[in-house]
Amino acid sequence: MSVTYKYPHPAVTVDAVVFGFDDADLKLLLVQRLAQPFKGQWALPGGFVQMHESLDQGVRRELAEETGIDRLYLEQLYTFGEPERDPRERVISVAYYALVKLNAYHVVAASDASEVAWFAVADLPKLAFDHEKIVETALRRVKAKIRYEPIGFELLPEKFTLSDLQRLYETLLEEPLDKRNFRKKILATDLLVPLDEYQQDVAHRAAQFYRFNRARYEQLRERGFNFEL
Amino acid sequence: MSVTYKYPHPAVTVDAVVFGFDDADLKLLLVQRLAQPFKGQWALPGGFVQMHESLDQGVRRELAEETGIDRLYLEQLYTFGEPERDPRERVISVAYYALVKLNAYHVVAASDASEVAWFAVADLPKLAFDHEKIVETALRRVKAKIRYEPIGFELLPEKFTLSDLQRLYETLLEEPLDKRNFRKKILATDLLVPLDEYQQDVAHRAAQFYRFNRARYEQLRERGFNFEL
DNA sequence: TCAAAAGTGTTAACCATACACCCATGC
DNA sequence: GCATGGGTGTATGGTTAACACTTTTGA
Repeated sequence: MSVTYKYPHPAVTVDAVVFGFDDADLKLLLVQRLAQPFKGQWALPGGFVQMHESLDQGVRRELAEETGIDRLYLEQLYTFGEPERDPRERVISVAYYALVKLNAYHVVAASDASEVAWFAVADLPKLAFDHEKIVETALRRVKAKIRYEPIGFELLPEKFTLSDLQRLYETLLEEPLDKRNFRKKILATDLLVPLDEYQQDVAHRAAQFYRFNRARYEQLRERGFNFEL
Repeated sequence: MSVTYKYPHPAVTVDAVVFGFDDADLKLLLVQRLAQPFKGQWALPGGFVQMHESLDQGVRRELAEETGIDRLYLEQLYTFGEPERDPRERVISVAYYALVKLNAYHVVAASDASEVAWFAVADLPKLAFDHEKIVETALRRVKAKIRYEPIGFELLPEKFTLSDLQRLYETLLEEPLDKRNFRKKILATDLLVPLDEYQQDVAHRAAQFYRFNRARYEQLRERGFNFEL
């Protein structure tokens, strides 16, 4: 590598706040640190950006390596660069948040042998570095964004009931929603496709399944449509 | 500097997209490059992050050094990290956008002797590096954000007329607004304080001046109020 | 037959939009 | 006195919010 700039360079990492949803709780994916500093503590999955890869590629690579997750909704969140955030040297972290369909990853493969686990967001362990601050920022972003972009579907299985969706919104918005108004509003967007499938073996009337029509959303968005719950 | 991590480090810069507004146009502050690469071309003000300063401190320092600007609304925008965005070595740029009261900086002091100038956003020169992409991202952010946060006031003088404000919104939203509805809506927020001051020497009825009540905004926001134009 | 969640419409209050004329001032 | 932009109110249609009962199913 040729160094043409005269300034010392900080280290740069990418870290990911990975959210999942399991019918009741918003969950967060954490890995246990194998090395100092903060050895043994839980932290966000992530690592150093390599010189040949973009930031996005870096997060995806780290997530695949550390957690086995490879299909997800990913968006850059914020870059954290306080001089003392890593005790060893100057480390700037480009943080991302991701939304995954939790049911697709019930078993997390920890290919490099470190522990990986899902935690309820409401009950997180103490985190390494300034990762608590990063998680807070991500939570704020997701809670705001779910109001005006249909990103909630990234957290649900392909097929879901309207009650599943409502529970998700109620959890993220932290407020109860009226069932009739919620259904009216969400169906009026024309973004949900009712399927000819119903719940099985439930001790009450079986709910119909729906799927999110992404193509339709892209189409409507080009015509100036704005999703809003 | 002790390097405890085993990976090569990219260079990290901070760059700022500085917007101003001058009664008719949204303007952008650019500096002319003194060195290769892109010598002589216009570029965003910015530079290398120093090891002891935070990213925010870095942008503020660079802006003060290159343009003399020291009071501004500043927010982190996005981090650009494509491997080939700088022809010399790997450079990751943490971009910020800033809003300034243009009237306060009619004369830009270029303390380190490079050229500094305001350009209408609608008529920008060719920019160095991937700075055009950064500007686009900033424009999208500002145009979206002005709808749901009272950031427009950062671009106006302390005292402004309702017509000034309306012109600003019309420019940024790229659509004409109804005068009566605009006034009703903006006054209803209770965020503007009418002053006992009127325009002087205008060839028509003198408009009243207003100022933005920031304290009131903070107060209302804590009670769950959301600004929306 | 009971418990549990699914599904379904109407009304009233509120909010957003459309729209046109008189006023004050300097030239 | 004319050109210029400042300032003001109302009516209508559309949108949102509040609200309760019947249906289906398994245990």
